[in-house]
Amino acid sequence: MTSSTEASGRRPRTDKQRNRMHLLQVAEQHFTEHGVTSSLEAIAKRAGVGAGTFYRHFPSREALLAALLQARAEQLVARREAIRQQESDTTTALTLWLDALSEWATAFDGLPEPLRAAVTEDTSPLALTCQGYITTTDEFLHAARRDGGARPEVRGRDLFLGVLAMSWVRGAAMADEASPQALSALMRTGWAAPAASAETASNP
Amino acid sequence: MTSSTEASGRRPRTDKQRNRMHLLQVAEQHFTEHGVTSSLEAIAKRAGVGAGTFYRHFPSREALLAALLQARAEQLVARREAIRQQESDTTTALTLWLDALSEWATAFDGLPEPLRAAVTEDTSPLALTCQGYITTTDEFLHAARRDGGARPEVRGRDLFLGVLAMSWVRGAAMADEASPQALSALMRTGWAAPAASAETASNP
DNA sequence: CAACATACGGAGGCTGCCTCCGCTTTTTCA
DNA sequence: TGAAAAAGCGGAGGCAGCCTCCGTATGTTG
Repeated sequence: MTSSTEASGRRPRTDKQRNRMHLLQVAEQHFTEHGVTSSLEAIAKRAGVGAGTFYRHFPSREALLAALLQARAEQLVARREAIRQQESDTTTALTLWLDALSEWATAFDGLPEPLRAAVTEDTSPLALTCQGYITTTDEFLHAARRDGGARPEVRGRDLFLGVLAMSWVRGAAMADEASPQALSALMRTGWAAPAASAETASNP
Repeated sequence: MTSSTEASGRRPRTDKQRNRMHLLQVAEQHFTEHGVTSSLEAIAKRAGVGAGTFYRHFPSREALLAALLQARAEQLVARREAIRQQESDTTTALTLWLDALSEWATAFDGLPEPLRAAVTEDTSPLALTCQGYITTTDEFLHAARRDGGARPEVRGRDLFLGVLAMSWVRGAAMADEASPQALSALMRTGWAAPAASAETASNP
């Protein structure tokens, strides 16, 4: 990423790079402690830089988040590869990938919200990231579908949004230990009982 | 509701009641147009009252929302009764109730967020409302379960949160016509293919 | 129609977002 | 090495939104 967007022939100043690194570290810590909606000025202050400096590096909250998620992207890609190579059962692979996505989406408190926004607003710095993961989800999903492990009408985009939704709820369900797991299961199997044949419950 | 919380022997002043009514109408309109996160001062201004008056009537955004949802509560209760009396199939009844809940939760743009918060924060004026609907969901769910239409491990609370989650996503999926429906289906049947007949591919 | 209770208005304090521009630091190159 | 030029920094300040406080206006009561 270093000086990739800038077409200049000059290297970025060292203090600039240092500030950027430091800001990222501090932001990571701050978001971890107070969630992604916490004050950006507080982060700047905590990092010991002025507001101007902060905003020059990260013009928006989304830009900062995108930079923070960049680091985790590598982990997630690694996870994807690990699943692909180690898990031969495609349905299990899809499950593992969705779990990984879920963990990624809950890296910070309140993260699902900007992610959801990014799915539709292609102006967001997070948009590309999300799009990539939707594609990956679609790949896992297609594999599972070929093996009869996933319903044909479900789309990768819907699964991705579903994961975001469940991660979003998780923030509220904290008090209830069972809810997160219950909701994941809900998305996997739904609430309806498996009506093996269409011979629905006509009073046994 | 009129003067129910106040133990005073005096009737509320007429201008107070008038202001309250007017504020509710204006807020309804404003939230419909700009979502629940729009400026409260803007609503006060649009209603032609000072900020102080506004906050005296509705100390918080949640209080205002609770008051607005009060009106819709009657519709929702009516819907509940209608479903109970007209729908003999308990599984269909549950589906209809979840649809009604979903519609209720998307009355305004951004409504799912404060609703989710209310599910856990019992200090919120919306908490009681949510709790009531969770109970109702549980009743429909139990009925469906008795008739074999719902998985035994699913809880009403999870379904309620699931509906909120899907409604929340809907805000992002607007651009994609198919997503809302896809997500509702996802919660009903899950993404996994029915395992029982994994080998028998061709049928009905 | 007092006099009393009640409610109103909006100024003002506070926080957070973001921009702008004078000043400092770094880099370049003679 | 030591200017000049380029790049980056800081934080004051403008703006918007939340919410409170208290002097004033308006209903209500006898």
